[in-house]
Order: sequence, then C-alpha cells, then structure tokens
Amino acid sequence: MSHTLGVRQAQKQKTRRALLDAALELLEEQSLSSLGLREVTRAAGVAPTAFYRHFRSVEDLGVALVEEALGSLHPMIRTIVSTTGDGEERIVRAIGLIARHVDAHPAHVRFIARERHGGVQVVREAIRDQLALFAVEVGEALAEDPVSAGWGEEDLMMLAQLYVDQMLVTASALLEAPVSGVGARERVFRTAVRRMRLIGIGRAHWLEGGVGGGG
Amino acid sequence: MSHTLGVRQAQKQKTRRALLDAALELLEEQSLSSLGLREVTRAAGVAPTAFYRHFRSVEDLGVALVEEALGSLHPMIRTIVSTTGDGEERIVRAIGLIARHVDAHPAHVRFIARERHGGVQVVREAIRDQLALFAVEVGEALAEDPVSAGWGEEDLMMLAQLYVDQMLVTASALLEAPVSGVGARERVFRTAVRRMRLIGIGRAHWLEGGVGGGG
DNA sequence: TGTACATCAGTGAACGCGCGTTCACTGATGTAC
DNA sequence: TGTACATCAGTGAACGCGCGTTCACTGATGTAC
Repeated sequence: MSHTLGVRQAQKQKTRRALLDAALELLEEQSLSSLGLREVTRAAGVAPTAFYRHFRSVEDLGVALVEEALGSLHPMIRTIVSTTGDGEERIVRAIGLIARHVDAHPAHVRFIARERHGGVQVVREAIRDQLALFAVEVGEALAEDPVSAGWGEEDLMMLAQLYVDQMLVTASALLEAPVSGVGARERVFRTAVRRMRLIGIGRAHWLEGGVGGGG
Repeated sequence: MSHTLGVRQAQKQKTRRALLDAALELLEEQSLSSLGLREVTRAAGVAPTAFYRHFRSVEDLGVALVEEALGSLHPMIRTIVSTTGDGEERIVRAIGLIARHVDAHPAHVRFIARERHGGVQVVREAIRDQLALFAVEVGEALAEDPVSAGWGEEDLMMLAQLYVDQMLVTASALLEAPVSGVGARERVFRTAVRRMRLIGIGRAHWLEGGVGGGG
C-alpha cells in the first residue's frame, strides 16, 4: 500500500498545510502582493528558511492557494449545475449551497474575490483559467437542458459566464454581510435569489423576439 | 477673482497630481497594500518627505484616488442611465460609453476593480459607499421609467445593483481584453451586449408570473 | 534484527537593502505696512 | 513701489527595523545489505 506516506513525508505535508493556513488567515486582512515570506513562516511557527522547502516564493504559494480554493469549489459547481433551473426552489437551493460554501471556507472565498483582480499576475491568470473551466462546465450542463433548445453556442457561453459571475458576486456579498448584522445576510440572500430569478426569466424568453444572439 | 490660486497653491496642486499619477501608474502592476511611499515619491520626482505635505499615508492617497476615479464615473452613469432601456441600440450605446470610459481612464478603472475587494479596508469602504450611491441613482432613474410600473422598491434596487455590477464587470473585462488581441475586445463587447439584452428581457417579463418580488 | 550510510526537512546566523518616519533646514511665495 | 517679516512646500541626512535570500549545519528518517 502506498497511502501511508512515511513519517518524513507526513511531517512535510503538515508544515506545508501550516504555511498555507497561516497565509490564508493573514490574507483576510491584506492582499497577496503585500504578504511577506517571514510573516507567513512566523505565523506558521517555522523558520523563514523552511519556506523554501515548499514554495519558491510567496507568489508560488498564491498559485497553490488558487488550486486549493477553486478545487474545493468544483464539486459545489457540479451540484448547483445539476440542481439549477428556473424553478424558485431550485434557485433558493443553489444560493443556499453557495451560502454554505462561504460559511465553510470563508478565507478561500475571500482570497479568490480579492486576488481575481489583484496585483499578482500569475495568480490572476490561475484564477482566470479556472473560472473559464467552470464556465465551460456550466455551459455544457446548460446545453443539455431542454430549455436551451435552439440556443447558439455563443449565447450559451454568455449565460454560463453570467452564472459563474453571479456565483462569485453572491459569495462575495455574503462574505461581507455578517459584519453589519444578522438581517443583512438575509437581505443579501433574497437579493441574490431575485437576481437569479430575473436572469432565469430572461433566459426563458430569450428566443422570443427574433432568433438567437445575432447582433 | 479667486480662481487663480497663487503660485504657491498652484505648485502644490502640481506636486499632488504628480503623486496621484505616479501612484496610478504603479498600481497597474501591483495593489495598494504593497505600494510604498518612497516608491511613489521616487516615481513622482520629489523627496520622500514631500509626500506628507499632501497625504497622511498611502492609504489616504488611495481614498483620494477612489474619489477621483468614481467621481469621473458619475457623469458617465448619468448619461447611460438617461440612455439605457431595452432597445438594442440603447444597450449598444451604453456599452459603447463604458468602452470609451475604459479607454480614457484605464488606470482608474483598473484601480477600482482591483481595490474593490483589495487589502485596504478604508479604500474598500470608500468604493462600497460610492457604488451604493450609484445604485441609488440608477434605482431612481429606473423608478421613473414606465417599464418599472408596478415594481416594488426592493426589486428596483436589486435591478439597479445588477446594472451597476454589470457595468463594473464589463469595464473590467474590456480592460483585460486588449492583451490577447483586437478581436478579443469585439468579443467582450458583444458578450456584454447579450448580457444586457438578457437582463432587459428578464426585466420586461418580471411581473408576469405572479406580482413582484415576494419570496 | 542490526549496522552503516544517504537523504533531506527544518535551523540559525549573517548579509545587504529599502522601508517609513523624524527633524532641522532652505528659499521662494505671500502679506502687512 | 519698497521693505521687513511670516508662511510653508519641498529638502536631505539620519534612525532603527524587518525584509528576502545565502549558507553551512543538524539530526531524524529512510535505505541497502
């Protein structure tokens, strides 16, 4: 069996996790481009030089965080996509899944929202690429939906990107909501549901006024 | 007449502009929380200590940039709002205005997109507050539109926020487009138009399936 | 199982460097008479 | 207009500090026999 890593490998993984977790926590109140290597190792409880056993630089650690954060989002996307439709309960369930994800991984969500347009190029590109994959995935799911009969490829991708964007906007809004109060979260939730409802209505009537996306 | 500032005041304004411009340029490739005071003064061609004659800190300069960037957006919002509707040409015109704004003030747009969720709290709050004002403004314009007859206050605000968000998403997407090629910009433009069209369709049919936003 | 050697994750001292901030200053501009 | 003084935007030296990176090291873990 190879699932036991050996003591040395296990210890290394533990330190790596400590570095990633320390970075995630520090990134709640600053952005990656100002995060220091010594800052991270200090918070993780290891010597500064230990950092280099795991990452070439803080930027490199950032890319690892992107993979971790958006990797954890992947299963959620699949669930939502196989659930979403125009029905009211379906929308509520989808937003509910997003809210649960935000509660479970607030630091990950904040990191993605912050660094999506942040100051570190390789990280921006990593996020962009992952989100493009999400959009393709959502697009494929939409294509199989009977509601999408008659839709052009370009229109489907437009809608898929809109859904992915809304997911991030909603997650980010939920993240900021708790600060001001308990009711705030409820309001954000309801606004998100209405947005999805409006988009669903637009989708349902898309083909009515002359076929497809020609423009 | 008081519109002539006097030589001393004029010189001070000139240095202040040099600091703001230097910061804006440096912020194209990094975020505010990693921007250094000495870095800014070096780029502006003044001594580090001169900085304190204009701003208390780099964060303070960031807040000034928010006012400048979103102040310049205000007239554009008004123009779009008095132009936007469901008509195809109106949508194209609105996106065209956004594209022109992005061309005219790329550094401002990038700064807002980057720092909206960035690592500096006072700047995030300044942007949030300004965008909330925009949403109110758009909401008031929507309320006067006959298409909005029968809409509840909460639904109107949901739509207004959606428009403001779309404006930023579009501006940000246009900003990143030129990198990959000339056709990319055209594609972003067309996708933005389709998004707006879909939202417009959703808006037009909003009241059909049972009144208002009740949820 | 026991021994001898190899590997390598984490250490700690040391380095040169740029940072933000302080301070007393200079000299052009502004003001009072 | 001319003079004497006040203001204040910008300067330059100096400071202590934390940074990223290098290097030779240690000692626990892994491996070969």
